[in-house]
Amino acid sequence: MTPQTDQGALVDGIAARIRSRIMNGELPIGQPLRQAALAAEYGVSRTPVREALRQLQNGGLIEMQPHRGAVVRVPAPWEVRHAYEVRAELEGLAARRAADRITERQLAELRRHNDVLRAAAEGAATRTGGPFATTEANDCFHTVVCRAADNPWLSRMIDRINESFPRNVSSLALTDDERHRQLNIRQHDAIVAALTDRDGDRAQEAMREHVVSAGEHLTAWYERRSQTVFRG
Amino acid sequence: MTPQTDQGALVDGIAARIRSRIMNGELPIGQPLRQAALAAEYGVSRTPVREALRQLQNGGLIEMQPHRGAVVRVPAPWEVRHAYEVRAELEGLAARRAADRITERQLAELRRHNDVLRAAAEGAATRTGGPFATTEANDCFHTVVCRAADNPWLSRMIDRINESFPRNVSSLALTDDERHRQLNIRQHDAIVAALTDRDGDRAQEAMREHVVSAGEHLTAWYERRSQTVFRG
DNA sequence: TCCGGCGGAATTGGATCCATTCAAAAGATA
DNA sequence: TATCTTTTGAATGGATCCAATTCCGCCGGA
Repeated sequence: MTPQTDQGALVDGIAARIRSRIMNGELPIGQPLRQAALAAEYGVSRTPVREALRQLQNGGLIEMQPHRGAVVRVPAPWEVRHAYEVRAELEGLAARRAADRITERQLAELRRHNDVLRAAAEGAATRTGGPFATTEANDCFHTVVCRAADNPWLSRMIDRINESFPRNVSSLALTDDERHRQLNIRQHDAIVAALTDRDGDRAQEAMREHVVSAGEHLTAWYERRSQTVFRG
Repeated sequence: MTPQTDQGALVDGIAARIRSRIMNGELPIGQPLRQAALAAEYGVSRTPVREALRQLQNGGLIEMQPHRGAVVRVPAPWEVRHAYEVRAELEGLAARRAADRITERQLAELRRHNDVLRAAAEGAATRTGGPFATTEANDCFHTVVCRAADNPWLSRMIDRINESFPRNVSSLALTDDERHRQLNIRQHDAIVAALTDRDGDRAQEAMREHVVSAGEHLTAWYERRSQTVFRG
């Protein structure tokens, strides 16, 4: 697997792989991460693994204690609330900027992602991409808005927040409730409508409400599960 | 100094030191950073220096190219604009949250920092802390608001932005213009007034305007200097 | 039976070593 | 003399080695 020809920074590749495994839930929350095991698994030395872990720690995804190892971080419920409050503000800004900049092509893309969500919500039998299709479409929706906002710093900040919480729990929490799925779709429609009208204020407010409501839902989920799942 | 007794993570200490030197301008923009030189200077091996550099690269303060070394990053003017737009939104959120949570003690602290700025602006002869006093007071002002907002994620995000631009250029750009200093003080007063009235919306808007105007000023400064200073 | 000190195993963090790669200087040729 | 090629030097990235620290089980004593 591209022994060392992949240009520059084997560390980044390792970090991306570990991050991906945490996001997928393959490395569950609270799981201790052994440097030697990871190094052996990836066929590399411990040095890049250590650097990758430190990078992930900096990102807030894992927690490292000196001489005590690293574990996949367990987010506290109030942290989720705080992070989503920030995310709501940032994505609101993204939506406002996007209203002035988004192209027709991107608008069509948004509607397409929304249609995927709608289809997945209505008939579970016709889903083609499996249970990850909705998560994927959801991510793409927000990614498109971010890209349309055309502010790399903003995109990066939002990415940092998203990369701090394992995706599997988020998607699990946000898709297991039928009513919330419907609400999500309605909110997405409202955002698309505001963007179509080039109404920055409305788009911002709609996006903010959307993210805040998702954050509340996710926080509640974490509060419900925090006693049973973690440290069980 | 504290050979290895400083609890955990020699890397973080190295990163903090390098960051501090970049912030102070001791390591100017565009300066190449040699791992061996830094290691010798700090009396450590190259390993923690390398990890620290990667950490700083992740933070966006330096730029590393594979096998080509690291240099202190040269922010493009539009980057400053983008980053400050994000910062304006985040600090606006902080101000709104702070309006409901700030204590009388913290309000008094804000006024004190503002008085320092006023004194430095009026009589340059009476300044006691040297040219860094105004920068320090400015930072403290925003830090207090952030702390009052009581959202660690928000504080962290704002810190990340601040840590991405060398402080010396920022403060230089923001304090060399007398009119802008006066504007700054007026805006700070408006923020304090809104916070005193517990008016979240007004505080948010005042803070946003304040940061946006600082960002515009800083962007203009970068545009003016980008040809003369960098790569000179 | 329970508590506290002790020793070994395991794991992390830092130092050192070597291979790889880029860049500039030296040399050869048209 | 200018340009292309080669060579040499330096600097980075990864692997390996060693020290420091922590955890866990064991033994002795109250």
